[in-house]
Amino acid sequence: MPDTSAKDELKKSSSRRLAPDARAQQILEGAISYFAEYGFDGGTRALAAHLGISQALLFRYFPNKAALVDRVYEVVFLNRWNPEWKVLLMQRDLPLAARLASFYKDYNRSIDRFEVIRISLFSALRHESISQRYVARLREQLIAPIVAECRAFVGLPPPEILPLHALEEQLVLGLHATVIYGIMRKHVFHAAPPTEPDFMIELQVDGFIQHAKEAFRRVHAHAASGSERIVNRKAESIS
Amino acid sequence: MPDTSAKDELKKSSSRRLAPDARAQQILEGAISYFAEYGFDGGTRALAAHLGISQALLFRYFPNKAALVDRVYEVVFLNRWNPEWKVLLMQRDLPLAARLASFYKDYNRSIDRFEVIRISLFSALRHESISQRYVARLREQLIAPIVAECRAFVGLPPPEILPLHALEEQLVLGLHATVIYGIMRKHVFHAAPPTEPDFMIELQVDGFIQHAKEAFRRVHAHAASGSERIVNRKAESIS
DNA sequence: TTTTCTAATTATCGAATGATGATTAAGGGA
DNA sequence: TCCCTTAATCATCATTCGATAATTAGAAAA
Repeated sequence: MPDTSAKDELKKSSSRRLAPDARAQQILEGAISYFAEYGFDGGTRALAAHLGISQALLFRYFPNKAALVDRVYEVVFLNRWNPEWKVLLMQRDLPLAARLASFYKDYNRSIDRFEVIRISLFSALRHESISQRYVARLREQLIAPIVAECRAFVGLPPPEILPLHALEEQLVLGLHATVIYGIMRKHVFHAAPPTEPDFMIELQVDGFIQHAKEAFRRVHAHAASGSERIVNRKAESIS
Repeated sequence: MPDTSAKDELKKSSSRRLAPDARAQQILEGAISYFAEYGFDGGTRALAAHLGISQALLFRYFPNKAALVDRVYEVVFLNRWNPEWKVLLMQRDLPLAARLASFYKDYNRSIDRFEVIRISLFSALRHESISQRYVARLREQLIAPIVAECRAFVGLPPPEILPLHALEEQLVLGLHATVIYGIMRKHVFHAAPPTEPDFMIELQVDGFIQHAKEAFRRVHAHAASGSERIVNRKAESIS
Protein backbone atom coordinates (compact mmCIF):
# COMPACT_ATOMS: atom_id res chain seq x y z
CA MET A 1 0.00 0.00 0.00
CA PRO A 2 1.71 3.21 -1.13
CA ASP A 3 1.37 6.31 1.09
CA THR A 4 -0.90 8.63 -0.91
CA SER A 5 -3.90 10.67 0.30
CA ALA A 6 -2.96 12.90 3.24
CA LYS A 7 0.24 14.22 1.75
CA ASP A 8 -1.33 15.25 -1.56
CA GLU A 9 -4.20 17.29 -0.16
CA LEU A 10 -1.81 19.28 1.96
CA LYS A 11 0.38 19.96 -1.02
CA LYS A 12 -2.35 21.25 -3.27
CA SER A 13 -4.05 23.53 -0.71
CA SER A 14 -1.29 25.54 0.95
CA SER A 15 1.70 23.14 1.15
CA ARG A 16 3.78 24.73 3.86
CA ARG A 17 7.28 25.87 3.05
CA LEU A 18 6.83 27.18 -0.45
CA ALA A 19 9.62 28.64 -2.52
CA PRO A 20 9.85 32.35 -1.69
CA ASP A 21 8.84 33.49 -5.17
CA ALA A 22 5.80 31.24 -5.23
CA ARG A 23 4.76 32.36 -1.75
CA ALA A 24 5.11 36.04 -2.65
CA GLN A 25 3.02 35.48 -5.74
CA GLN A 26 0.39 33.59 -3.76
CA ILE A 27 0.19 36.38 -1.18
CA LEU A 28 -0.12 39.01 -3.90
CA GLU A 29 -2.96 37.21 -5.63
CA GLY A 30 -4.70 36.55 -2.34
CA ALA A 31 -4.35 40.21 -1.43
CA ILE A 32 -5.91 41.28 -4.72
CA SER A 33 -8.85 38.98 -4.13
CA TYR A 34 -9.22 39.98 -0.47
CA PHE A 35 -8.83 43.74 -0.89
CA ALA A 36 -11.20 43.70 -3.85
CA GLU A 37 -13.87 42.30 -1.57
CA TYR A 38 -13.23 44.20 1.67
CA GLY A 39 -11.32 47.30 0.63
CA PHE A 40 -7.89 48.37 1.78
CA ASP A 41 -9.05 48.81 5.36
CA GLY A 42 -9.41 45.04 5.58
CA GLY A 43 -7.12 43.64 8.26
CA THR A 44 -3.92 41.73 7.71
CA ARG A 45 -5.13 38.95 10.02
CA ALA A 46 -8.24 38.28 7.95
CA LEU A 47 -6.14 38.41 4.81
CA ALA A 48 -3.73 35.84 6.26
CA ALA A 49 -6.62 33.59 7.27
CA HIS A 50 -7.99 33.96 3.74
CA LEU A 51 -4.64 32.70 2.49
CA GLY A 52 -4.32 29.95 5.10
CA ILE A 53 -1.07 31.36 6.49
CA SER A 54 -0.03 33.17 9.64
CA GLN A 55 -0.39 36.95 9.80
CA ALA A 56 3.29 37.48 10.57
CA LEU A 57 4.30 35.78 7.34
CA LEU A 58 2.88 38.67 5.32
CA PHE A 59 5.54 40.93 6.81
CA ARG A 60 8.36 38.62 5.83
CA TYR A 61 7.43 39.09 2.17
CA PHE A 62 6.31 42.72 2.23
CA PRO A 63 7.91 45.30 4.55
CA ASN A 64 4.53 46.70 5.53
CA LYS A 65 0.90 46.77 4.50
CA ALA A 66 1.29 49.87 2.33
CA ALA A 67 3.95 48.12 0.24
CA LEU A 68 1.62 45.19 -0.34
CA VAL A 69 -1.17 47.55 -1.33
CA ASP A 70 1.15 49.31 -3.75
CA ARG A 71 2.00 46.02 -5.42
CA VAL A 72 -1.71 45.30 -5.73
CA TYR A 73 -2.17 48.67 -7.43
CA GLU A 74 0.63 47.96 -9.86
CA VAL A 75 -0.78 44.62 -10.94
CA VAL A 76 -4.32 45.91 -11.31
CA PHE A 77 -3.55 49.18 -13.06
CA LEU A 78 -0.35 48.80 -15.02
CA ASN A 79 -0.55 45.19 -16.17
CA ARG A 80 -3.95 45.82 -17.65
CA TRP A 81 -3.08 48.36 -20.30
CA ASN A 82 -2.75 47.38 -23.94
CA PRO A 83 -0.74 49.86 -26.06
CA GLU A 84 -2.30 48.34 -29.17
CA TRP A 85 -5.61 50.00 -28.35
CA LYS A 86 -4.43 53.40 -29.49
CA VAL A 87 -2.95 51.92 -32.65
CA LEU A 88 -6.18 50.16 -33.47
CA LEU A 89 -8.26 53.28 -32.89
CA MET A 90 -6.19 55.33 -35.32
CA GLN A 91 -6.27 52.77 -38.17
CA ARG A 92 -8.14 54.87 -40.70
CA ASP A 93 -8.33 52.18 -43.35
CA LEU A 94 -11.00 50.60 -41.12
CA PRO A 95 -14.41 52.23 -40.66
CA LEU A 96 -14.61 54.20 -37.42
CA ALA A 97 -17.59 52.17 -36.21
CA ALA A 98 -15.65 48.94 -36.66
CA ARG A 99 -12.63 50.36 -34.83
CA LEU A 100 -14.73 51.58 -31.90
CA ALA A 101 -16.69 48.34 -31.61
CA SER A 102 -13.54 46.27 -31.81
CA PHE A 103 -11.76 48.40 -29.23
CA TYR A 104 -14.60 48.49 -26.72
CA LYS A 105 -15.19 44.76 -26.98
CA ASP A 106 -11.57 44.14 -26.08
CA TYR A 107 -11.46 46.89 -23.46
CA ASN A 108 -14.58 45.48 -21.86
CA ARG A 109 -13.11 42.00 -21.83
CA SER A 110 -9.99 43.36 -20.18
CA ILE A 111 -11.56 45.23 -17.25
CA ASP A 112 -14.78 43.28 -16.68
CA ARG A 113 -13.39 41.53 -13.61
CA PHE A 114 -14.51 41.78 -10.00
CA GLU A 115 -11.03 42.59 -8.72
CA VAL A 116 -10.17 45.18 -11.34
CA ILE A 117 -13.23 47.36 -11.13
CA ARG A 118 -13.54 47.24 -7.36
CA ILE A 119 -9.87 47.91 -6.61
CA SER A 120 -9.98 50.78 -9.10
CA LEU A 121 -12.90 52.27 -7.20
CA PHE A 122 -11.38 51.72 -3.76
CA SER A 123 -8.19 53.44 -4.83
CA ALA A 124 -9.97 56.29 -6.59
CA LEU A 125 -12.09 56.94 -3.50
CA ARG A 126 -8.82 57.21 -1.57
CA HIS A 127 -7.48 59.80 -4.03
CA GLU A 128 -4.53 57.52 -4.79
CA SER A 129 -2.17 59.09 -7.28
CA ILE A 130 -1.90 55.93 -9.36
CA SER A 131 -5.63 56.09 -9.94
CA GLN A 132 -5.40 59.65 -11.17
CA ARG A 133 -2.49 58.72 -13.41
CA TYR A 134 -4.60 55.95 -14.92
CA VAL A 135 -7.41 58.40 -15.60
CA ALA A 136 -4.99 60.82 -17.21
CA ARG A 137 -3.62 58.09 -19.46
CA LEU A 138 -7.10 56.97 -20.38
CA ARG A 139 -7.87 60.51 -21.40
CA GLU A 140 -4.70 61.14 -23.37
CA GLN A 141 -4.25 57.73 -24.97
CA LEU A 142 -7.83 56.73 -25.70
CA ILE A 143 -10.43 59.47 -25.34
CA ALA A 144 -8.46 62.21 -27.07
CA PRO A 145 -7.55 59.97 -30.04
CA ILE A 146 -11.17 58.92 -30.39
CA VAL A 147 -12.22 62.56 -30.45
CA ALA A 148 -9.64 63.20 -33.15
CA GLU A 149 -10.95 60.28 -35.21
CA CYS A 150 -14.49 61.55 -34.79
CA ARG A 151 -13.35 64.97 -36.01
CA ALA A 152 -12.06 63.37 -39.18
CA PHE A 153 -15.21 61.26 -39.51
CA VAL A 154 -17.63 64.17 -39.28
CA GLY A 155 -15.47 66.52 -41.37
CA LEU A 156 -14.12 68.89 -38.73
CA PRO A 157 -10.54 70.21 -38.48
CA PRO A 158 -7.92 68.08 -36.69
CA PRO A 159 -6.77 68.95 -33.13
CA GLU A 160 -3.56 70.55 -34.46
CA ILE A 161 -5.67 73.24 -36.10
CA LEU A 162 -8.65 73.46 -33.74
CA PRO A 163 -7.84 72.49 -30.11
CA LEU A 164 -9.96 69.79 -28.50
CA HIS A 165 -12.94 71.05 -26.60
CA ALA A 166 -14.04 69.64 -23.25
CA LEU A 167 -17.56 69.03 -24.55
CA GLU A 168 -16.21 66.79 -27.31
CA GLU A 169 -14.48 64.69 -24.68
CA GLN A 170 -17.71 64.42 -22.76
CA LEU A 171 -19.50 63.27 -25.87
CA VAL A 172 -17.03 60.41 -26.33
CA LEU A 173 -17.06 59.70 -22.60
CA GLY A 174 -20.79 59.13 -22.99
CA LEU A 175 -20.00 56.07 -25.08
CA HIS A 176 -17.23 55.09 -22.69
CA ALA A 177 -19.70 55.37 -19.80
CA THR A 178 -22.03 52.73 -21.20
CA VAL A 179 -19.23 50.16 -20.94
CA ILE A 180 -17.86 51.21 -17.55
CA TYR A 181 -21.23 51.62 -15.88
CA GLY A 182 -22.30 48.19 -17.08
CA ILE A 183 -19.28 46.66 -15.37
CA MET A 184 -19.99 48.62 -12.19
CA ARG A 185 -23.59 47.43 -12.15
CA LYS A 186 -22.31 43.89 -12.32
CA HIS A 187 -19.51 43.95 -9.75
CA VAL A 188 -20.44 46.82 -7.43
CA PHE A 189 -24.18 47.37 -7.44
CA HIS A 190 -25.17 43.75 -8.00
CA ALA A 191 -27.98 44.85 -10.26
CA ALA A 192 -29.20 43.31 -13.49
CA PRO A 193 -25.81 42.41 -14.92
CA PRO A 194 -25.06 43.11 -18.57
CA THR A 195 -25.64 40.22 -20.90
CA GLU A 196 -24.30 39.82 -24.41
CA PRO A 197 -21.77 42.64 -24.04
CA ASP A 198 -20.53 42.36 -27.62
CA PHE A 199 -23.99 42.79 -29.08
CA MET A 200 -24.72 45.76 -26.83
CA ILE A 201 -21.39 47.40 -27.64
CA GLU A 202 -22.11 47.13 -31.36
CA LEU A 203 -25.50 48.68 -30.76
CA GLN A 204 -24.18 51.57 -28.66
CA VAL A 205 -21.34 52.25 -31.09
CA ASP A 206 -23.76 52.36 -34.02
CA GLY A 207 -25.96 54.82 -32.16
CA PHE A 208 -22.94 56.94 -31.33
CA ILE A 209 -21.70 56.99 -34.92
CA GLN A 210 -25.11 57.74 -36.40
CA HIS A 211 -25.48 60.72 -34.09
CA ALA A 212 -21.84 61.83 -34.23
CA LYS A 213 -22.10 64.30 -37.10
CA GLU A 214 -25.00 66.23 -35.60
CA ALA A 215 -23.62 65.98 -32.08
CA PHE A 216 -20.15 67.30 -32.92
CA ARG A 217 -21.60 70.15 -34.98
CA ARG A 218 -23.92 71.13 -32.14
CA VAL A 219 -21.04 71.02 -29.68
CA HIS A 220 -18.96 73.30 -31.87
CA ALA A 221 -21.84 75.68 -32.43
CA HIS A 222 -22.46 75.77 -28.69
CA ALA A 223 -18.80 76.33 -27.96
CA ALA A 224 -18.50 79.13 -30.50
CA SER A 225 -21.36 81.05 -28.91
CA GLY A 226 -20.72 79.96 -25.34
CA SER A 227 -18.19 80.45 -22.60
CA GLU A 228 -15.06 78.32 -22.11
CA ARG A 229 -13.11 76.85 -24.99
CA ILE A 230 -10.02 74.88 -24.04
CA VAL A 231 -10.05 71.45 -22.54
CA ASN A 232 -8.15 71.83 -19.29
CA ARG A 233 -9.70 73.12 -16.12
CA LYS A 234 -9.51 72.36 -12.41
CA ALA A 235 -11.94 69.98 -10.73
CA GLU A 236 -13.36 70.25 -7.22
CA SER A 237 -16.51 71.99 -6.07
CA ILE A 238 -17.64 70.26 -2.95
CA SER A 239 -21.14 71.49 -2.14
CA MET B 1 -14.75 98.56 27.37
CA PRO B 2 -17.48 95.97 26.59
CA ASP B 3 -16.52 92.29 26.59
CA THR B 4 -16.80 91.29 22.92
CA SER B 5 -14.37 89.23 20.82
CA ALA B 6 -13.67 85.90 22.55
CA LYS B 7 -17.29 85.09 23.28
CA ASP B 8 -18.49 85.61 19.70
CA GLU B 9 -15.95 83.43 17.99
CA LEU B 10 -16.80 80.58 20.30
CA LYS B 11 -20.50 80.99 19.63
CA LYS B 12 -20.22 80.92 15.86
CA SER B 13 -17.86 77.94 15.64
CA SER B 14 -19.28 75.24 17.94
CA SER B 15 -21.02 77.12 20.82
CA ARG B 16 -20.92 74.51 23.54
CA ARG B 17 -24.15 73.20 25.03
CA LEU B 18 -26.38 73.09 21.99
CA ALA B 19 -30.00 71.97 22.13
CA PRO B 20 -30.02 68.17 21.69
CA ASP B 21 -31.88 68.28 18.38
CA ALA B 22 -29.48 70.83 16.95
CA ARG B 23 -26.46 68.86 18.12
CA ALA B 24 -27.77 65.60 16.69
CA GLN B 25 -28.39 67.33 13.38
CA GLN B 26 -24.91 68.87 13.43
CA ILE B 27 -23.31 65.49 14.11
CA LEU B 28 -25.30 63.85 11.34
CA GLU B 29 -24.29 66.46 8.78
CA GLY B 30 -20.69 66.32 9.90
CA ALA B 31 -20.74 62.54 9.64
CA ILE B 32 -22.07 62.72 6.09
CA SER B 33 -19.30 65.09 5.12
CA TYR B 34 -16.60 63.11 6.94
CA PHE B 35 -17.64 59.63 5.81
CA ALA B 36 -18.04 60.85 2.23
CA GLU B 37 -14.39 61.83 2.26
CA TYR B 38 -12.81 58.99 4.25
CA GLY B 39 -15.28 56.13 3.98
CA PHE B 40 -17.02 54.33 6.80
CA ASP B 41 -13.75 53.02 8.19
CA GLY B 42 -12.89 56.55 9.20
CA GLY B 43 -12.41 56.77 12.96
CA THR B 44 -14.82 58.31 15.44
CA ARG B 45 -12.05 60.42 16.96
CA ALA B 46 -11.21 62.08 13.65
CA LEU B 47 -14.91 62.63 13.01
CA ALA B 48 -15.28 64.29 16.41
CA ALA B 49 -12.27 66.50 15.74
CA HIS B 50 -13.80 67.40 12.38
CA LEU B 51 -16.90 68.52 14.29
CA GLY B 52 -14.97 70.28 17.06
CA ILE B 53 -16.47 68.09 19.78
CA SER B 54 -15.23 65.31 22.01
CA GLN B 55 -15.30 61.75 20.73
CA ALA B 56 -17.44 60.53 23.63
CA LEU B 57 -20.20 62.98 22.73
CA LEU B 58 -20.96 61.03 19.55
CA PHE B 59 -22.07 58.10 21.68
CA ARG B 60 -24.48 60.20 23.70
CA TYR B 61 -26.41 60.98 20.52
CA PHE B 62 -26.01 57.66 18.69
CA PRO B 63 -25.83 54.33 20.52
CA ASN B 64 -22.92 53.15 18.37
CA LYS B 65 -21.09 53.87 15.17
CA ALA B 66 -23.27 51.55 13.09
CA ALA B 67 -26.39 53.48 14.13
CA LEU B 68 -24.80 56.73 13.00
CA VAL B 69 -23.81 55.16 9.71
CA ASP B 70 -27.36 53.91 9.21
CA ARG B 71 -28.73 57.42 9.72
CA VAL B 72 -26.24 58.68 7.14
CA TYR B 73 -27.50 56.06 4.70
CA GLU B 74 -31.09 57.10 5.28
CA VAL B 75 -30.45 60.75 4.63
CA VAL B 76 -28.37 60.12 1.52
CA PHE B 77 -30.55 57.47 -0.07
CA LEU B 78 -34.14 58.02 1.01
CA ASN B 79 -34.32 61.80 1.24
CA ARG B 80 -33.03 62.08 -2.28
CA TRP B 81 -35.84 60.38 -4.15
CA ASN B 82 -38.50 62.38 -5.97
CA PRO B 83 -41.71 60.41 -6.68
CA GLU B 84 -42.61 63.00 -9.31
CA TRP B 85 -39.90 61.61 -11.59
CA LYS B 86 -41.96 58.60 -12.55
CA VAL B 87 -45.05 60.76 -13.08
CA LEU B 88 -43.10 63.10 -15.34
CA LEU B 89 -41.65 60.25 -17.37
CA MET B 90 -45.08 58.79 -18.13
CA GLN B 91 -46.69 62.06 -19.22
CA ARG B 92 -47.42 61.11 -22.81
CA ASP B 93 -48.80 64.49 -23.82
CA LEU B 94 -45.16 65.64 -23.78
CA PRO B 95 -42.66 64.40 -26.38
CA LEU B 96 -40.50 61.58 -25.02
CA ALA B 97 -37.30 63.51 -25.71
CA ALA B 98 -38.56 66.44 -23.65
CA ARG B 99 -39.57 64.16 -20.79
CA LEU B 100 -36.21 62.38 -20.75
CA ALA B 101 -34.22 65.61 -20.95
CA SER B 102 -36.29 67.22 -18.22
CA PHE B 103 -36.01 64.18 -15.97
CA TYR B 104 -32.28 63.71 -16.38
CA LYS B 105 -31.55 67.39 -15.82
CA ASP B 106 -33.38 67.22 -12.52
CA TYR B 107 -31.97 63.82 -11.60
CA ASN B 108 -28.47 65.07 -12.32
CA ARG B 109 -29.05 68.17 -10.19
CA SER B 110 -30.25 65.97 -7.36
CA ILE B 111 -27.34 63.51 -7.17
CA ASP B 112 -24.44 65.60 -8.45
CA ARG B 113 -23.04 66.13 -4.96
CA PHE B 114 -19.76 64.95 -3.48
CA GLU B 115 -21.42 63.34 -0.47
CA VAL B 116 -24.18 61.57 -2.36
CA ILE B 117 -22.17 59.85 -5.02
CA ARG B 118 -19.30 58.85 -2.75
CA ILE B 119 -21.43 57.52 0.10
CA SER B 120 -23.47 55.59 -2.47
CA LEU B 121 -20.28 53.99 -3.72
CA PHE B 122 -18.87 53.26 -0.28
CA SER B 123 -22.10 51.55 0.75
CA ALA B 124 -22.44 49.63 -2.51
CA LEU B 125 -18.87 48.35 -2.20
CA ARG B 126 -19.85 47.08 1.26
CA HIS B 127 -22.84 45.22 -0.20
CA GLU B 128 -25.16 47.20 2.10
CA SER B 129 -28.77 46.16 1.66
CA ILE B 130 -29.99 49.76 1.46
CA SER B 131 -27.81 50.27 -1.56
CA GLN B 132 -29.28 47.24 -3.29
CA ARG B 133 -32.78 48.42 -2.43
CA TYR B 134 -31.99 51.77 -4.03
CA VAL B 135 -30.82 50.04 -7.19
CA ALA B 136 -33.96 47.93 -7.27
CA ARG B 137 -36.13 51.03 -6.93
CA LEU B 138 -34.18 52.80 -9.64
CA ARG B 139 -34.81 49.88 -11.91
CA GLU B 140 -38.50 49.48 -11.14
CA GLN B 141 -39.49 53.11 -10.81
CA LEU B 142 -37.37 54.75 -13.49
CA ILE B 143 -35.65 52.39 -15.90
CA ALA B 144 -38.60 50.06 -16.48
CA PRO B 145 -41.03 52.97 -17.07
CA ILE B 146 -38.59 54.54 -19.51
CA VAL B 147 -38.36 51.25 -21.39
CA ALA B 148 -42.15 51.14 -21.52
CA GLU B 149 -42.30 54.70 -22.87
CA CYS B 150 -39.70 53.83 -25.49
CA ARG B 151 -41.79 50.83 -26.51
CA ALA B 152 -44.73 53.13 -27.16
CA PHE B 153 -42.47 55.64 -28.91
CA VAL B 154 -40.99 53.13 -31.35
CA GLY B 155 -44.28 51.28 -31.90
CA LEU B 156 -43.69 48.06 -29.99
CA PRO B 157 -46.20 46.26 -27.72
CA PRO B 158 -46.49 47.41 -24.07
CA PRO B 159 -44.90 45.35 -21.25
CA GLU B 160 -48.28 43.82 -20.33
CA ILE B 161 -48.31 42.06 -23.68
CA LEU B 162 -44.61 41.53 -24.32
CA PRO B 163 -42.49 41.21 -21.12
CA LEU B 164 -39.52 43.56 -20.74
CA HIS B 165 -36.25 42.17 -22.01
CA ALA B 166 -32.96 42.63 -20.19
CA LEU B 167 -31.33 44.06 -23.30
CA GLU B 168 -33.94 46.82 -23.46
CA GLU B 169 -33.02 47.78 -19.90
CA GLN B 170 -29.37 47.86 -20.85
CA LEU B 171 -30.15 50.13 -23.76
CA VAL B 172 -31.83 52.65 -21.45
CA LEU B 173 -29.10 52.19 -18.86
CA GLY B 174 -26.70 53.33 -21.55
CA LEU B 175 -28.31 56.75 -21.41
CA HIS B 176 -28.43 56.59 -17.63
CA ALA B 177 -24.73 55.76 -17.59
CA THR B 178 -23.73 58.99 -19.32
CA VAL B 179 -25.18 60.96 -16.40
CA ILE B 180 -23.91 58.75 -13.57
CA TYR B 181 -20.43 58.31 -14.98
CA GLY B 182 -20.07 62.05 -15.45
CA ILE B 183 -20.80 62.57 -11.78
CA MET B 184 -18.33 59.86 -10.82
CA ARG B 185 -15.62 61.43 -12.95
CA LYS B 186 -16.17 64.66 -11.08
CA HIS B 187 -16.34 63.45 -7.47
CA VAL B 188 -14.45 60.16 -7.51
CA PHE B 189 -11.89 60.14 -10.31
CA HIS B 190 -11.12 63.86 -10.27
CA ALA B 191 -10.86 63.85 -14.04
CA ALA B 192 -12.09 66.46 -16.49
CA PRO B 193 -15.35 67.31 -14.76
CA PRO B 194 -18.53 67.66 -16.80
CA THR B 195 -19.36 71.18 -17.83
CA GLU B 196 -22.73 72.45 -19.05
CA PRO B 197 -24.60 69.35 -17.90
CA ASP B 198 -27.95 70.55 -19.25
CA PHE B 199 -26.60 71.02 -22.74
CA MET B 200 -24.90 67.62 -22.70
CA ILE B 201 -28.02 65.89 -21.40
CA GLU B 202 -30.08 67.38 -24.22
CA LEU B 203 -27.48 66.18 -26.68
CA GLN B 204 -27.30 62.64 -25.28
CA VAL B 205 -31.09 62.37 -25.07
CA ASP B 206 -31.46 63.47 -28.68
CA GLY B 207 -28.94 60.88 -29.76
CA PHE B 208 -30.74 58.21 -27.77
CA ILE B 209 -34.15 59.11 -29.24
CA GLN B 210 -32.88 59.28 -32.81
CA HIS B 211 -31.40 55.82 -32.47
CA ALA B 212 -34.20 54.35 -30.36
CA LYS B 213 -36.35 52.96 -33.15
CA GLU B 214 -33.52 51.04 -34.79
CA ALA B 215 -31.99 50.01 -31.48
CA PHE B 216 -35.16 48.56 -29.98
CA ARG B 217 -35.97 46.71 -33.19
CA ARG B 218 -32.49 45.23 -33.29
CA VAL B 219 -32.77 44.21 -29.64
CA HIS B 220 -36.04 42.44 -30.30
CA ALA B 221 -34.74 40.74 -33.39
CA HIS B 222 -31.68 39.60 -31.47
CA ALA B 223 -33.81 38.38 -28.57
CA ALA B 224 -36.17 36.45 -30.86
CA SER B 225 -33.30 34.55 -32.43
CA GLY B 226 -31.10 34.39 -29.37
CA SER B 227 -30.96 32.71 -26.01
CA GLU B 228 -32.48 34.13 -22.83
CA ARG B 229 -35.69 36.15 -22.84
CA ILE B 230 -36.91 37.35 -19.44
CA VAL B 231 -35.34 40.13 -17.45
CA ASN B 232 -34.34 38.49 -14.17
CA ARG B 233 -31.22 36.46 -13.68
CA LYS B 234 -28.64 36.02 -10.95
CA ALA B 235 -25.48 38.08 -10.83
CA GLU B 236 -22.04 36.94 -9.63
CA SER B 237 -19.29 35.37 -11.63
CA ILE B 238 -16.07 36.29 -9.91
CA SER B 239 -13.27 35.34 -12.24
C1' DT C 1 20.68 9.27 9.03
C1' DT C 2 22.28 13.43 10.57
C1' DT C 3 23.13 18.18 9.79
C1' DT C 4 22.08 22.66 8.26
C1' DC C 5 19.53 26.39 6.44
C1' DT C 6 15.58 29.05 6.46
C1' DA C 7 10.40 29.14 5.76
C1' DA C 8 6.85 29.55 8.89
C1' DT C 9 4.60 30.05 13.30
C1' DT C 10 3.93 31.65 18.08
C1' DA C 11 4.01 35.16 21.28
C1' DT C 12 4.03 39.74 22.01
C1' DC C 13 4.64 44.82 21.40
C1' DG C 14 2.70 49.79 21.32
C1' DA C 15 -0.74 52.47 19.06
C1' DA C 16 -5.36 53.11 17.69
C1' DT C 17 -10.13 51.52 17.69
C1' DG C 18 -15.20 51.70 19.49
C1' DA C 19 -17.42 52.27 23.63
C1' DT C 20 -18.50 53.34 28.90
C1' DG C 21 -18.88 55.57 33.40
C1' DA C 22 -17.26 59.46 36.43
C1' DT C 23 -16.72 64.25 36.44
C1' DT C 24 -17.21 69.12 35.04
C1' DA C 25 -19.49 73.22 33.76
C1' DA C 26 -22.95 75.85 30.98
C1' DG C 27 -27.16 78.40 31.35
C1' DG C 28 -32.23 78.91 32.24
C1' DG C 29 -35.67 79.25 36.26
C1' DA C 30 -36.45 80.41 41.16
C1' DT D 1 -28.02 85.78 42.97
C1' DC D 2 -27.99 80.89 43.75
C1' DC D 3 -29.42 76.41 42.33
C1' DC D 4 -30.27 72.53 39.65
C1' DT D 5 -30.73 70.14 35.41
C1' DT D 6 -28.12 68.10 31.88
C1' DA D 7 -24.89 68.92 27.85
C1' DA D 8 -20.27 68.04 27.40
C1' DT D 9 -15.68 66.37 28.57
C1' DC D 10 -12.10 63.45 30.78
C1' DA D 11 -10.26 59.29 31.91
C1' DT D 12 -10.30 54.73 30.92
C1' DC D 13 -11.89 50.16 29.34
C1' DA D 14 -11.31 45.81 26.32
C1' DT D 15 -10.20 44.81 21.39
C1' DT D 16 -8.05 44.99 17.38
C1' DC D 17 -4.64 46.97 14.49
C1' DG D 18 0.11 46.75 12.07
C1' DA D 19 4.49 45.19 13.05
C1' DT D 20 8.73 42.70 15.49
C1' DA D 21 11.50 39.18 17.81
C1' DA D 22 12.00 34.54 19.42
C1' DT D 23 11.03 29.93 18.40
C1' DT D 24 9.72 25.84 15.70
C1' DA D 25 9.92 22.70 12.02
C1' DG D 26 10.33 21.27 7.03
C1' DA D 27 13.20 19.78 3.31
C1' DA D 28 17.55 19.58 0.87
C1' DA D 29 22.62 18.65 1.50
C1' DA D 30 26.10 15.97 3.90
